Amino acid sequence: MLQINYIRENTADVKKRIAKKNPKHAEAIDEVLKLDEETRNAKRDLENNLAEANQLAKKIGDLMKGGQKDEADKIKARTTELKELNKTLEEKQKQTEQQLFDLLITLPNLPHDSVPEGKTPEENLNIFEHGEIPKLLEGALPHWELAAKYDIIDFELGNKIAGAGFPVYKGKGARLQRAMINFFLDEATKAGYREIMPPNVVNADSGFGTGQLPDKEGQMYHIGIDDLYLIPTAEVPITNLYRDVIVKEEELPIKNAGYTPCFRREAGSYGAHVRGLNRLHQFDKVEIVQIAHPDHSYKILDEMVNHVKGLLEKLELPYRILRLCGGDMSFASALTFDFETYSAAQQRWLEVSSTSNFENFQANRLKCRFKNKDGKMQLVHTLNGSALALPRIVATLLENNQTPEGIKIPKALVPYTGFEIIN
RNA sequence: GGAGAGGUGCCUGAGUGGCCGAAAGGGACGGUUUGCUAAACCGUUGUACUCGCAAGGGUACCGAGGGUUCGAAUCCCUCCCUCUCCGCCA
Repeated sequence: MLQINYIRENTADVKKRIAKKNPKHAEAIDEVLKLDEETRNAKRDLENNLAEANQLAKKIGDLMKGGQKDEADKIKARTTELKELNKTLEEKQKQTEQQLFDLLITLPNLPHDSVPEGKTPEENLNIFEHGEIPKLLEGALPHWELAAKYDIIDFELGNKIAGAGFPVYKGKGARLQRAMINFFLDEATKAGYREIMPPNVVNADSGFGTGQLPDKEGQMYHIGIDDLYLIPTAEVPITNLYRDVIVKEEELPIKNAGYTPCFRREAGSYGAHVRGLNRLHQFDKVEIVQIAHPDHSYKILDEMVNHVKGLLEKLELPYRILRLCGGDMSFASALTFDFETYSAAQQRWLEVSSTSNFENFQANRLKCRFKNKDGKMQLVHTLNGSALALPRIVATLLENNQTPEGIKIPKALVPYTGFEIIN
């Protein structure tokens, strides 16, 4: 959530920057300022009256003690009057404040200056490429056919048990999942992250804290009977560990990582783009999350990007990094780098990681702060990145590493899988 | 699912309807002193909003929301959460 003070003091700049995400938001800024003005006026009136009422109440107390009951009763008349007045003022104040809040939470984070202009994924900036695009043999198969051929991932069985988008991993397919999760977690540990195993469901407060609610309400599975949400990413529970927390400045940065299954409804998805592992309702992911000092968050973002690079290079997959344009960025992000691997049989780039700096946008919702050197409370910056999401890595790996003998497992993973080839 | 207890500041914990933003202890921070891995003593130690150049005011907050009252942490109602016991169970 954007800070109202910041909007007030940097109106022109805010309008310009927010328009990069979507021009329609710039208009809302005027409305925000108008509501802010109204709210503060209403609050001032109310507070003046409350101050008077408080004083009178105190006076009445003193008079009563002194036995001057008649005097006290005279003043009481005025307090009764004030009370009536305050009821209306309070209502008005609450109402405008609520309107302001409701509008404020619909506004996305301001993009960083380095975010390119653009509305669609095609306008993302390709900033880095690594690895050779493999030349596959004649008759190379897409991963969903390989999955069937070697009987390692069963989409039909998933359909029967749960529905489309819930695959069943079998034998070496299941083992590969477990291997990758362990590999990613070990790498995160080596990079100084503390391993977290959080709940896989969260309450609405947590969903709000990281910005999924109310923005992505329809994208999360909701358990109505207990009013809980299945997590769409470990980012939600792990970042929310720090909701309503005042951290120590010297503890920053705080580095946590965790593996969880992720659940997404993906309402509205369809077609060839969602075949096989390309888009699932449930998938596995290791997420890295940092709570950072505002002065260092962009350096930390680089560090996280490098961590993800390292993973992809150890897996020997061709990848590229995109700097997302304003229109393709997520609601809460100030700067996002997407990682895509090239899946050779599909001849497509697949997004496997999204690594972002949220600056203080989440922190403002979470109320996660630290006391700075001047003794003032200051919001932290939050960052997170997929390191990594499994399904598309598996898709790329199956397709790119297929040989007539079977599918070769990258060296770095062999100690985890216990086998070198799927055949 | 059944029964009970409770939610107060960084923590523990007290609190008679006005003198309570809140005792006391602990912790943390600053200082004095004696000095060896420490003790004693003194002091400081809420957040948000708001008015003001500032000094300094004001308002709100004792789980949340209502109510009673001139006045509520304190009384009443509703809800939420946590804990304990029983049941069920990995």
